Amino acid sequence: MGQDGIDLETSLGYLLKEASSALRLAMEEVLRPLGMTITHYSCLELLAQRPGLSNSELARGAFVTRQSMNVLLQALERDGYVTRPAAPPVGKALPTRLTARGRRSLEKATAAVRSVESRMLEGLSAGDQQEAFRMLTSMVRSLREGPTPG
Amino acid sequence: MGQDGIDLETSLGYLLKEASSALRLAMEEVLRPLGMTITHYSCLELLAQRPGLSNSELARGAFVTRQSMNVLLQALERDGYVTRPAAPPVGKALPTRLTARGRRSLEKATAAVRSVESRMLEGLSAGDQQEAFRMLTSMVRSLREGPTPG
DNA sequence: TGACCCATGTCAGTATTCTGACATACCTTT
DNA sequence: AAAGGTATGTCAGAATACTGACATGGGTCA
Repeated sequence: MGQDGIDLETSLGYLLKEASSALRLAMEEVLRPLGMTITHYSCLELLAQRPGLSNSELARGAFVTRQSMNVLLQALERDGYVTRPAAPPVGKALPTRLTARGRRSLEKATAAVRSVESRMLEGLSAGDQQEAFRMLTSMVRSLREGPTPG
Repeated sequence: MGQDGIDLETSLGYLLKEASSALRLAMEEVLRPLGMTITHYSCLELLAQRPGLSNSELARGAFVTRQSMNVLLQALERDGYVTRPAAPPVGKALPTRLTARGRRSLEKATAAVRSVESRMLEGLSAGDQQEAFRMLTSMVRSLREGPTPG
C-alpha cells in the first residue's frame, strides 16, 4: 500500500517554491516598467560584477540554458547594451561587456530590485538572515550532490 | 552617482533563486522518467490533498496562471487522470477529482519527490528546518504585502 | 430590479525557455 | 601526432507558460 502524499502545508520544498514565486512576481512587477525581464536584469547584473563573462557562464549564473542566454545576448548586443568581440580571443568563448548604455539601464533596475529584496527581508533580523543564508546554501549543496548511493 | 550593484555572492534573493532552481532541476530529473512535469505533478498532489479544487484554485496552488492550468487539466482529463463534471454545480467553477489512474500515477511521483526533498534537507536539523520554515513564511508574507507606502 | 464589480472558464496569439543537434576549440591521454 | 572527452557557440524545432480578450455566474449596493 502506498504512502500518503506530501503535506504541502508543511513541506519546505513547496514553501521554497512559494517564496521563489513571490520573489519572481515582485521582481517582474518592478522591472516591467523598465522594459526588463528577470533574466535580462540578471545578465546585466552579472556582467557588472564580473565583466568578460561568456555566454555559457552567464547562463549558469542566471539559471537558464546557454541557448536561452544566447538569444537574449544577441538582442542585448543588437540594442547596444553589451558588446562582444567579433572573434574569440581564446577558445570559442566570447567575453561580454556592458556598454555605457547597459550600465545606465542597470542602475535603475538595481535600485528597483534592491527595494524588493529589502521588503522581503524586513521581518528578519540580521541573525535570521545569516541563518537563512546558511540553510539555503546547505540545501543547494545537498541537491547538487546527486542521489545518495546508499 | 549611482550605487553599486547587488552583491550576488551574499544576496539572499539570488540564493533563494539558486535553491529554487536546484530543487526544480532535481525534481525534473526524477519526474522525467515518469513522463511528468513539475506542474503536472503539483496538480495531482494538490488534488490528492484537496479533492474538488477548481481550475483557478489549482493554478494558484501550482504558481501558474489559470490559463496554463486549464491547458494541463484538459490534457489530464483527456488521458483519464482527472474528472470534471460536464456542468458546474454552482457558479462557473468545475470541481476536479483524481481518478484511480491519477492516484496510481501520483504514488510513484510522490515517492520520487519525497526522496528529493529528503536529500535537500539532509544537512539540516529538525530545529533548522523549523527556522527555515519560519523565515521563508516571513519572506512570502512581506513580498505579498506590496511596497511599503512610507 | 438594475448597475457594478469580481472571479471563473476558455479561446487565441505571443513570448520565453527548453531539448536536440552540429561544428569547433581546448585538454588529456595514449 | 592521434584519439577521446569536455566545453562552447549557435541553429532549429518543440514544449511550456504568459498576456489579452470575451462571456458567464454570483455577490453587493443604490
